[in-house]
Amino acid sequence: MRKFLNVFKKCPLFFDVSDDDIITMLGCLKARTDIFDKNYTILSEESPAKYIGIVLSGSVQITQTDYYGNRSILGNLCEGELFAEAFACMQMASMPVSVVANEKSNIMFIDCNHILHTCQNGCPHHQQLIYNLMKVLALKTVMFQQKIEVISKRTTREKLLTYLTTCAKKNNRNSFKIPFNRQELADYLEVDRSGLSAQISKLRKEGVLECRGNYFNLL
Amino acid sequence: MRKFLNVFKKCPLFFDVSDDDIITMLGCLKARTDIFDKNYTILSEESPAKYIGIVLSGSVQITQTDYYGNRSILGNLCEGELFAEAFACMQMASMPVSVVANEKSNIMFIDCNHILHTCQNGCPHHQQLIYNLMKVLALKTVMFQQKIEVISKRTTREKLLTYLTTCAKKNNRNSFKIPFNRQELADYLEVDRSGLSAQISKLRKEGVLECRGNYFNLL
DNA sequence: TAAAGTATGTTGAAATTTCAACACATTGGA
DNA sequence: TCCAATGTGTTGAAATTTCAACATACTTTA
Repeated sequence: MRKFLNVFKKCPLFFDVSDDDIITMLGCLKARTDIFDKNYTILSEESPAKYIGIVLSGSVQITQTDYYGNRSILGNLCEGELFAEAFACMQMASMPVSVVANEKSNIMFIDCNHILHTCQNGCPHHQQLIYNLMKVLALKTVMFQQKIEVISKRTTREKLLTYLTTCAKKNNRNSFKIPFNRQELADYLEVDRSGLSAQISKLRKEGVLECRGNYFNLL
Repeated sequence: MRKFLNVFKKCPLFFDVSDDDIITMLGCLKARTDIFDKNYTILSEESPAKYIGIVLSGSVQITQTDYYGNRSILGNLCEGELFAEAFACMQMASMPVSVVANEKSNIMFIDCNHILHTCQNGCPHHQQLIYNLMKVLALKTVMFQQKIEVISKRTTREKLLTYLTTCAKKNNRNSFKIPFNRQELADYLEVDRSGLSAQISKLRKEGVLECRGNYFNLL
């Protein structure tokens, strides 16, 4: 287990827990690991959600298949990232997504109940673990809320301005860098890239903002 | 405190906790209550998030003011509902929203840290409380995720079909009732009501679905 | 350095949405 | 019973988006 310590250290679930405590706790938590080959389905839609997954090596893809059989990719997770944590906390009877190995991957599973119900051994950092898991969920909730606020706007222009002013607020200043290139920004705003570019040009001409690359300045 | 027991019983934070245990715990948690007059700002944007709020009587509005000073209403909360729980769990330095009393309202505040770090008294149901809070956050995460999946579609038609097929999946059958009237459905999908009505008619003519009121049947 | 690849901006046509206005049905009082 | 209020469906015009295709700048690497 120790060989993955560097991964645990960047996993938000183990934030502020010492190396030794991590190892001890993984025992208490009855964590188990598994290796999956490329394209293997780690968790399938419809299966009950019980375990939180952690990517120890490799990477996985979150996918979803709709009513008509069209598969869409919801995201990619790399080393240290968690999956299924919300579904596991809810004890959902059937997962709404599948998790598939992108490449040969080591995955760790922890029964969510073992995290939520503190063990008999009185692990000193069990509370921290609960605290961390709560933070992960809370952060996700807040991020989703912000995204909904942005993409619920009707036009590309409004979406863009809502996003940019949120950034300005966060940075406490009118000029800032965004963490996206144009295509990524379009994907985040859920709009067409070329239309987005056009709107940025227009806002620039109108004197509403300045922009060079991913650096923006609201006027 | 006992006079609000009927409210606590429908509050998800106290699910599966007995009346007596609720009262005992509220002491341990150092919960405090306050009365706010209509239009009073209970929590203001920019103030640090520390407490989870519970509406004991009356109702509150979640609002947000953008860069240009436009205020928008994000939601209404009634008796038994929680607010600011995600922000408090994250210990956000400044709230991204305000909470305003819609009418004269009794509000209870609980320091989030008191929930997350179990007390010395060994309250038997403290674990249940943590578990419940986690479920609240997890449920919200999942609901937001589903909403994003729906409204990230580009056209009204796609949004509607994505929503309806999700409902069908949940109900395990092709016919079901939705919890919205047309205007509410349009608000949820973030589209124009009349355009939504037009799309429903079109899908009906194409033989894709049947519908009477809020009852739908996918063909 | 040249070539290939990637990121971005521009454009016009087609598709779609929004918006406003109105028709019709249903509901709940007065 | 009648009236007002509410919910829903329809329509056409204006605004906006998407889509495809291409131009231009910047990067990477052979």
